Amino acid sequence: MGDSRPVYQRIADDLRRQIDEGLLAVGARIPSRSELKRAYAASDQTVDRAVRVLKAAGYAEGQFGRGVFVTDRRPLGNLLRTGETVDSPFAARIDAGAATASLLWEATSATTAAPPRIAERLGIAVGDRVMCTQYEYLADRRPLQLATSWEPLALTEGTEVVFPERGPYARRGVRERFAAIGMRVTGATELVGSRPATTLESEALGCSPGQCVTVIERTHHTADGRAVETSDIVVRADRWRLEYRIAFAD
Amino acid sequence: MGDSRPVYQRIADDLRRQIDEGLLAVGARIPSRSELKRAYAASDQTVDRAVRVLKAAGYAEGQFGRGVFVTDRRPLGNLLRTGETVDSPFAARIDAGAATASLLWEATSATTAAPPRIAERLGIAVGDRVMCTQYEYLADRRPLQLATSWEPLALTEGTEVVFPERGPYARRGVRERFAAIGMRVTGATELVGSRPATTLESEALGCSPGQCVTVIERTHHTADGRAVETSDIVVRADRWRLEYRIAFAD
DNA sequence: TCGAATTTGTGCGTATGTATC
DNA sequence: GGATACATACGCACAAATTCG
Repeated sequence: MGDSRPVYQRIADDLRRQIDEGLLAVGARIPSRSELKRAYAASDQTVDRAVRVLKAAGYAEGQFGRGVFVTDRRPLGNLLRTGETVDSPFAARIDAGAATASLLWEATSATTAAPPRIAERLGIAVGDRVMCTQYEYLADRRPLQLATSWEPLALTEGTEVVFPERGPYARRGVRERFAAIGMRVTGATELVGSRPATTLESEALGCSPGQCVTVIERTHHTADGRAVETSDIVVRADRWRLEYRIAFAD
Repeated sequence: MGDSRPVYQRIADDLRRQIDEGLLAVGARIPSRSELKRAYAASDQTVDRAVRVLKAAGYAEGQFGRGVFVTDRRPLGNLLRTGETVDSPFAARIDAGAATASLLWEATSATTAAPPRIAERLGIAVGDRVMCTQYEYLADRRPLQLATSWEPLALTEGTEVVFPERGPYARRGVRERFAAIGMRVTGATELVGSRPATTLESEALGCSPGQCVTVIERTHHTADGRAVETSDIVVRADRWRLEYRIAFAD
């Protein structure tokens, strides 16, 4: 019995195994706290902590007064990130069965001074004026992704594309908008990471705080490597995946 | 004071803010439990839970008997995933300052029956025999990424490339190995998601259980879209990011 | 070298509020 | 109204590791 794992960890692993093996099916109720207490001869706090681990891992969701239920963890769909789709207003085409029904987004823009990290990504000086736009994307009325975009005002000020969500080129995507002022955007670089959601993000995305989110730092650039736009994109990791297609040169 | 957040959440948010604003610098010790108890007039469990939230978010790390310290969350580097690098033994070139010094990996192979999801990804029947290879990659002696790869034995059995890590084409990457048996691998699709690490993964990667990991489902295919290899790749999300470069067709 | 104080990590028992059935 | 269940919170306790006198 050389099991040095803490009790809560053992209970959590055990429950997770039962879910993985289908012993606890999707939608099934996990034994209640009092049941788990008896089954594992552990205290209230300890079994609760075990269940918290499961919930944090996205394996289960609690419902007030009813119970804790095994989550449907099948991805809802993929966000296709290729040359044709990545710069579109929605930042990606959605490859999913049902969710393609209704796609909405809102945006608000404001000019601001470039913070250090953004300045670095855009290759401008800290404090230079930028147009900062907040996006909120909905798929089937449910929040899907958040995005914050920055564009140097040095490039767009005085033109009709200065506001991404207004004017004749509203909602047309980065490539079209910059083409309208004579700049050819030839590519983008995406840095993909992940981390637990902040409190704000979890509220906006409708998931529990601490849930895993996938984060993309996307930077659009011209042929000479100059950045024209950069954005932080946040999506729920439990239901959406990013799809990249890599072609071999040869 | 209309703050409906639970106490532990408020404390965690407050500490996180202090870290973000630099009030608590990287490497600094977070106030101890007894100090936090007094400062926030909360109980033992509650402040501990707040600190657990911080640790789960990668903001801090506990050291037995010493204290809890603010983590250095700067990414160590990027894993470059383009046509030239993505199929290499290391699954990607590493773009980082120091870590390029020593790169090692180990692998063990075994034949097995294809489980449902893998069969689907490879376009074969459930139970068909596959070569399953487990990889462990180290950068600077520290675990960097885990990978599990599956290849249909129907393609490679009887050839000299049947074992990815043995024979004349050992450690040459998917493209070269399949080229050696007359198959041209023309591209790969990567599905990127993220989730908390399992207990096993956290041990192998040297991070705390529940830490966020980025997961790639990579599938190599030929020109006609037939899959020849698929793998699950797991990397620590706190220190490594994936870098994708997207070119616009024009 | 020993021992006391501190600190993390874990665990137990209990209590309260609130939502559901 | 009562039973059940989740979510949060308090007080206490102990083992293990570190620090310091």
